[in-house]
Amino acid sequence: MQNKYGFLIEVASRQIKQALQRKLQLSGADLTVDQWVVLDQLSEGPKSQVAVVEAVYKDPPTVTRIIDLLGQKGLVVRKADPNDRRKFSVGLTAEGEALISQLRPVVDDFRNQGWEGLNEEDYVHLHRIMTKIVHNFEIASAATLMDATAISNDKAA
Amino acid sequence: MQNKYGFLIEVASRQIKQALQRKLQLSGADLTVDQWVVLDQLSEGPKSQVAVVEAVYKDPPTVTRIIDLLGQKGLVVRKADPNDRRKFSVGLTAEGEALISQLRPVVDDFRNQGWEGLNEEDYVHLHRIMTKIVHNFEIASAATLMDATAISNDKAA
DNA sequence: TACTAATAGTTAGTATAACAACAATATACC
DNA sequence: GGTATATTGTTGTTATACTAACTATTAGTA
Repeated sequence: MQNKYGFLIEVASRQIKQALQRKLQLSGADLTVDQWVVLDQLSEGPKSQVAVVEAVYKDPPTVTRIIDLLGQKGLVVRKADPNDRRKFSVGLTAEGEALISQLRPVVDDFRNQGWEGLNEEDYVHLHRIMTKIVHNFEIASAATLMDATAISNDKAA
Repeated sequence: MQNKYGFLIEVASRQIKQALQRKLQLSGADLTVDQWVVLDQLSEGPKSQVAVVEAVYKDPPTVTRIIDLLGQKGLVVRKADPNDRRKFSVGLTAEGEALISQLRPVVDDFRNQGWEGLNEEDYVHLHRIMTKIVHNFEIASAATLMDATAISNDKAA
């Protein structure tokens, strides 16, 4: 029944992250999974940190620190936003672009490997169950995110 | 398709943990979710730390620190194992037992709330998909755990 | 017996998660 | 115009995740 589904989800989540981390290391990248997620987001174009926060669904302090680390590695740069002096526009450097090009196929491989033996219907199940659980806790922002993910996947399909 | 299922799972996992954390705090318990998970495990009886590690699928250092914190709060006690001087036998104190009795209904409520609108078939789907993904990364120990979870749920059903 | 390997647990270092508090700036409203 | 409020981002603190290195003890084996 509903016995410990949270535990199930959490363990799977950690294992998936660990597997991708190993894959990234094997490919020679000095990058954590969370750093990859942020970097990947920025490949759509420069964004403010709030925009990154909403896209990757992490906290502002977490995003600040991840961008700090990505900056130290020379992969991203903060530029002042001319229209709003509170904001930064965070964008990729050439090195950042290059690293993304290098890693994208690695990550795609990873996803294919993890999803092997599962089909589109399974994805629908997974998405529906996750969204339902998150909605059940009335976490408005997360629910929105899950819905947005559904939409983007519809488009991709 | 298999687009970013890992992200989906990770976000849901974090949100579930956060929701339970809030619930624990509302109930007045000074306890993190991870501390609860370990404490709950020990309600089956005293265990060595390795046994806890296997049960909750956390790393030995993490379990060491969680037990340290639970010990500081007077909820558990480490006793020497007479048969193996490397081991401890970690058991609940009376306060630990009392806290578990207090929190168990809170956690049960939480699970019912999160699973509302979903049925047993959904659980089977969820479990199958998670197990499949974990297996696909050939993480033997985690796969074993997922299988064990399936068995325990069979028994519970 | 002596040597080697495995096991149980801890400590150290870095990264992330969540929360609280804060500074700076922008917006809304009177 | 001036004040209250909201937004953007940072800093600080505690807890967890993971890796590596380490101690102590036990088991396996020549």
